[in-house]
Amino acid sequence: MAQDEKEKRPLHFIEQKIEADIAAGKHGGAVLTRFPPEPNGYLHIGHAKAICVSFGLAAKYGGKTNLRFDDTNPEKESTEYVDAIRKDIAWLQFEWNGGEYYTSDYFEQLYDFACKLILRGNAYVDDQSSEDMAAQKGAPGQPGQNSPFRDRSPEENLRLFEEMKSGDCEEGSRVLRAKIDMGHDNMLMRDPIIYRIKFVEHHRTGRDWVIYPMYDFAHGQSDSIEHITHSLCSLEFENHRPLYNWFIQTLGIYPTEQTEFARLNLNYTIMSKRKLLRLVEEGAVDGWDDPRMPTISGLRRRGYTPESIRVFADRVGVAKRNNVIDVSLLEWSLRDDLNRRAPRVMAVLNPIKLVVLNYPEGESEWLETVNNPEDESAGTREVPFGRELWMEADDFKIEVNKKWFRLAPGRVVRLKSAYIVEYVDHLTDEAGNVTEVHVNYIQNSRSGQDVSGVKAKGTLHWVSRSHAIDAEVRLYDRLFNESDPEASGDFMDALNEDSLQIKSKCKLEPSLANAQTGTVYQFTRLGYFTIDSKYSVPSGLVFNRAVTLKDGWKG
RNA sequence: UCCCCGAUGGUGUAAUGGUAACACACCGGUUUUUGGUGCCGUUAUUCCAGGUUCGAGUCCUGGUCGGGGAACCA
Repeated sequence: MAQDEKEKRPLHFIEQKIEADIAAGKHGGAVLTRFPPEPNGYLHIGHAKAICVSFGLAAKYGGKTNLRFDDTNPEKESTEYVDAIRKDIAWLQFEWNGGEYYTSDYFEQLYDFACKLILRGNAYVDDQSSEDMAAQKGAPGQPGQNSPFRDRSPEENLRLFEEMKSGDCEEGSRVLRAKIDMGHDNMLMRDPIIYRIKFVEHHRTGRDWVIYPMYDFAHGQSDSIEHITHSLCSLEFENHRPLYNWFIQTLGIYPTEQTEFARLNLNYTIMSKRKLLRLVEEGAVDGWDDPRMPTISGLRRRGYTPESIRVFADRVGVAKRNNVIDVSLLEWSLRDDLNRRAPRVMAVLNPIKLVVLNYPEGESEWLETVNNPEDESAGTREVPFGRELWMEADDFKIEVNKKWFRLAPGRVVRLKSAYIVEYVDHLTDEAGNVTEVHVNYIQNSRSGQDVSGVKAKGTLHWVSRSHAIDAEVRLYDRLFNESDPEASGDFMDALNEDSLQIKSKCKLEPSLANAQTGTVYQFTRLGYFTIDSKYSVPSGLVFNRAVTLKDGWKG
């Protein structure tokens, strides 16, 4: 069935291109894609889409995918990020079956490419300052000027480039530039810098190199070296494509091809590694994996499933138009997945005492309840019931109108999987807050064997007071108050001060003592929750709310 | 000022010259021992102007609007 749906679905523009390429026998019909993260930050939901596209397309067409770390700027990169990225991709259940590579693996080859360019008169060493070069670059609509070093001989350039490589030149004193056209309409074609000197230790090559290739000189050639057939990237690289092609053609190497598509944007969030880093560094969140972060690690800790993220990536589509996806689609993807799979349990987050006056003191009984009404195979379990229970403070109100289904003076409600109870009275503290509600239960209304004939409009969740276990529950709201956090200036000003609410004395049904990290539960009537992998310990359980249940009640 | 890309309901995505559809959101109804889920329904869409054509969201021309484009970042 899901298969049929896939068959029928129209092809997006990249699928159409791939199918045309295969039909034309291009690359012998092979499909090899790559995902090329720079290890300078954690992956976020936007990367998740890119991952789903590149890995998904290869899988769909019987091809493979390489994971390649684009590590040409040692100042910002580290193995911490490499490890986190590998973990996140694996968690999304994608396999880099084409292999794991690093652009730094190709430093030697890239250096040879550069020498080749020099020898052919297609590159030169420039001794100018970056200010001077910027001044000569011209502007959109106005051509630039040639560098005074542009016409050095290949021999001199090669000698100078070797000096750069051997560490004889100071940082910033020289660069290698491609010799293209200082009058080109595309600014990137105006003799772009392709190598710069950096006396910085690289996380993989150590101090072997003091010259490092720039992105444009590394990316396309790396694709070419690996024989990538379809190099997919985001729209921001459209302007780079002519350069990408220029290097490949000039060097006469494997003709890989770049295709751009629109990156994912989500409202009420920011999607830039640099800005997410700022949230981390300024302490606005509890690390890259804070459950409010749009990072893959944050979503994982929050309770998102890999399946829900993959479905989401599928739903947002692939096109060239800039987009802003509504976060509700992400939330829907999670609910849709979890509704079918999550075991139901009962938990009370804002507990008040509920006493069943006509239930025998000191007694209790275990009542059978289903684990998942959407999945019979999930089976049943027993929950303890007794005279003293915890109920949700929000489920009782003194003054109500006809739309109120829950407990109130004169009202009757069903306790989920247990009995129908009727209001008797309640206690309040000096401030007027309700502290305790008293009811009588209807004996022959027991769940599944109800012959009472009494009809209750509302159903409440509850937990037996003597069996309950305590836990901390963390409720999350959107990190930003603004749909576009950057619309009115600094996104830090748009932070939602109430994005984290910690409930410390929540009451859970006893089965949750064995809650497994990684399992997401539905707390009946409340939402989906999972053990916090960072702070939860057996003696002090901590749960995160992944997402609320959809609330159709407009009270 | 120049180059590149884009423009379809509130948000996304389809329709590949032939009845503008699907999802999310919204609103309403229904079922329900979760005010969840399910089911049914309502609202609402081709940027503008010309042209080609029997027929244009789709092709052509011009415009408008939006995004991207100057780093020894990727």
